[in-house]
Amino acid sequence: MTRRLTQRGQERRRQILDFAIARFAENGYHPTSVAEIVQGLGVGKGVFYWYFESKEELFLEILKEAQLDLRRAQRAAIEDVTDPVERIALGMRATMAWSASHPELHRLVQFAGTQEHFAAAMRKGQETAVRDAGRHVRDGIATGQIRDLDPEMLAHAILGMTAQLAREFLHERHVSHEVVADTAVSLLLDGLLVPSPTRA
Amino acid sequence: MTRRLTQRGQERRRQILDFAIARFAENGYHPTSVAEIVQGLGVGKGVFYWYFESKEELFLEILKEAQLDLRRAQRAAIEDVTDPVERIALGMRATMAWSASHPELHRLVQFAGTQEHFAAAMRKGQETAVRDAGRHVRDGIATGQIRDLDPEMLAHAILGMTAQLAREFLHERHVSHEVVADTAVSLLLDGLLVPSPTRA
Amino acid sequence: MTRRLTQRGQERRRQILDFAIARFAENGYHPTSVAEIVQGLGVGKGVFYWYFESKEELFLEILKEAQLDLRRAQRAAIEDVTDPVERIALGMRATMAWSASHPELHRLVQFAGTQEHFAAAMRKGQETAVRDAGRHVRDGIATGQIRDLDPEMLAHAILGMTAQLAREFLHERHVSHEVVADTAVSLLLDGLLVPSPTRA
Amino acid sequence: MTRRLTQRGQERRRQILDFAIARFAENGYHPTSVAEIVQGLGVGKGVFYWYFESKEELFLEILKEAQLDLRRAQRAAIEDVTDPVERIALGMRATMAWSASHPELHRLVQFAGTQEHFAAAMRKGQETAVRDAGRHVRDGIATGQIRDLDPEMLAHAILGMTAQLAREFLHERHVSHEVVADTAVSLLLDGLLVPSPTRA
DNA sequence: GATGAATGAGTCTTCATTCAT
DNA sequence: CATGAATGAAGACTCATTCAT
Repeated sequence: MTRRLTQRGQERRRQILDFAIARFAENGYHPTSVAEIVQGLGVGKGVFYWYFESKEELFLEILKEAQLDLRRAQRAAIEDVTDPVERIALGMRATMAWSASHPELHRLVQFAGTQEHFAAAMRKGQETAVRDAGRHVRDGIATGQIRDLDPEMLAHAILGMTAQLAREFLHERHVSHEVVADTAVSLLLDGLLVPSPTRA
Repeated sequence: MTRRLTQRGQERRRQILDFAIARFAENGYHPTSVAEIVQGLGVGKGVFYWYFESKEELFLEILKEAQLDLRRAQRAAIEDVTDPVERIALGMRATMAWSASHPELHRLVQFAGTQEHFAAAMRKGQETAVRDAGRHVRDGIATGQIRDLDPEMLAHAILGMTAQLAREFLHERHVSHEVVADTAVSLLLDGLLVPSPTRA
Repeated sequence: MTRRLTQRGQERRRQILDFAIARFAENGYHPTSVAEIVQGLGVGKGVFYWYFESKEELFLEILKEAQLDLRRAQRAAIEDVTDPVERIALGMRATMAWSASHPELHRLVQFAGTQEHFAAAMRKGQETAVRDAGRHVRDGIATGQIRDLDPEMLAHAILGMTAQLAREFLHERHVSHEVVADTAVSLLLDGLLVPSPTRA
Repeated sequence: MTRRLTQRGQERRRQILDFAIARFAENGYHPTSVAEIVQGLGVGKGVFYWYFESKEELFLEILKEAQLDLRRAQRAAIEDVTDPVERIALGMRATMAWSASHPELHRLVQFAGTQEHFAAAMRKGQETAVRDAGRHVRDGIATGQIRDLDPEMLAHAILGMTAQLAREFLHERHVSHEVVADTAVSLLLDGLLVPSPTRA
């Protein structure tokens, strides 16, 4: 593949990508057929296979793009900040914001995560995300701001909580992402409990 | 359906259920064919349809059973305890333990959650789980032990974090569920941050 | 087959026959499954195959019985009459009456007539019916009462018209069989046209 | 459906239609499988579903086409004639001629008439036929040529007799359609009986 | 006589992919 | 670049029939 595409070609490719994202997110990857996609676009089957080697490649492409785009958003959010705790908070907020504006991609990534078959494709992106978060955690531990727990476990906890809240409150209940992020950050940083003098 | 089954019939049914759980978890729901299941069991195709109306019904049955079983485990874990915070912690530990001993079911439930098509079937179980957790949170707020944040959001946060840590550390890295639970509970209750005198 | 049956066995057999007639007539022969029949009767599959060798044999049995029964009704209707024209009229009336009280059988016979596969089974009954009618026609021609046209063709015309009117007016519109028979007989005997002096 | 078809596509579609008509007529609708059709045509199974949504849709298409074609033949036959009795006679002759040249379609229409399942599809065509015939009957009654019996019943009688004679003499015994039509028309118009002076 | 269980060939249909034009 | 057509393996499901108990 990796065809050189004309301007128009690139637009076509994008069209397919976008339509497929919508269908995959709504119906699921397997239940959505290539026929459905090209029909929805009003083009022949040939078009699809001109731009993508297979249905799977298309999906993988979507996944890669999504992970990349999210990461871009996260990096942009924290680039001017050095405090590790701030970075974690900003990362979470950026994730929430991105997730709010890309509900379909959020869903597709979640789905891919449950399928052994797409695990390999997800791995790299996931690891990057964990590494990013893990780094900040470690930095925070080093500066004494963050409790000395397993950094990787903490990184996963951050990611998992964020994703779950995004799915439920952003996509199911349409709560504003700022509000959800506020609670998530607050909970994550300070925990469930009311700080008691004796415990401190 | 709802056939009257003999002893032998009930065993067969269980066999199918168990084998299907394994295949669905490993290969995914859609990629696993009914043919594959009956072949793996060494029986004729008709057997499958003697016990289940369709592949989908079988899957729904699995889901229902899983949610029920998890809930049973959670209730058993907290029945002798009244302190809400303790209950939350015990519930998380029970979830981790259950998840550790039913990795396939954990995965299938996660998958179903990403598919619009199975949403309805999941809803009830999910809501029950959230309601259970939410109740404890509210109780904790009432007793002044838990911070006054949106109880439902907190409930989802607990669930999401637990599920994510279970998936990653229990199933991918085979860390003992007690260890994972310890960190999860600690993080959830007290947060990421080191309590500072000024903050308290 | 041809099993010796106990009293109870005969009742069972009848039950199956009657239920099958109803299902075949409503749904069609092919779309009705043996499972549907035994289920509707609340018995096991074994019962069916105890009384009938196959689904086809059952259907053939129904057909044979129906043709026999209709013929019996026709013979009874004309036994005291010798005039051939009278006999034709009475035969038609008997057919209408029988058809009115056995709508399902009427339908099944019609269906079997369109299927090459059941042609052989129908043939004998059909031929008997045609022979009966043909005989009366020939007698009528001999006595000078009936016009000298091809007797066999006339016989078929009588049968076809009767069957069509039975289906449409008896079964679809629920007109009384006496009324339909009156018109049919009158039309058949005297034709569509108003007799004109010049034509006679 | 309703695909845009190329010249070649239209030919394929016709091929399938024609082959299916032959198989359905010989073997029956249900016993004829889609596999049998595509195999007989030497094409892949997908071809069938490229042109038809389902086996049923194909059959319905055949039925519709047949009814339309017969009606066209009838209208063409009577277009230059105004006398209602003439029209009835010509309509019967046209039906016989059409039936003689489309024996398979005749059989399929007969079959469909016996199946509740296809009743809806047949209804419209049947009603049209009855309405056409009924109109001529009514006209004939108005002009005093036709006896004053229930017009609709007469219409059905005409249709039923014609169909039955067509099936038996055209298709089973291969009598020429002109001869059969002669007898049918004569019988229908003047009846079975020799006109007697006393009756007139 | 009767039941639940099992068989497995066969049914309709789908779908990713290829290809001639 | 793009289309309509074609492929055929594979999928879910059905069903007449048989059989152990």
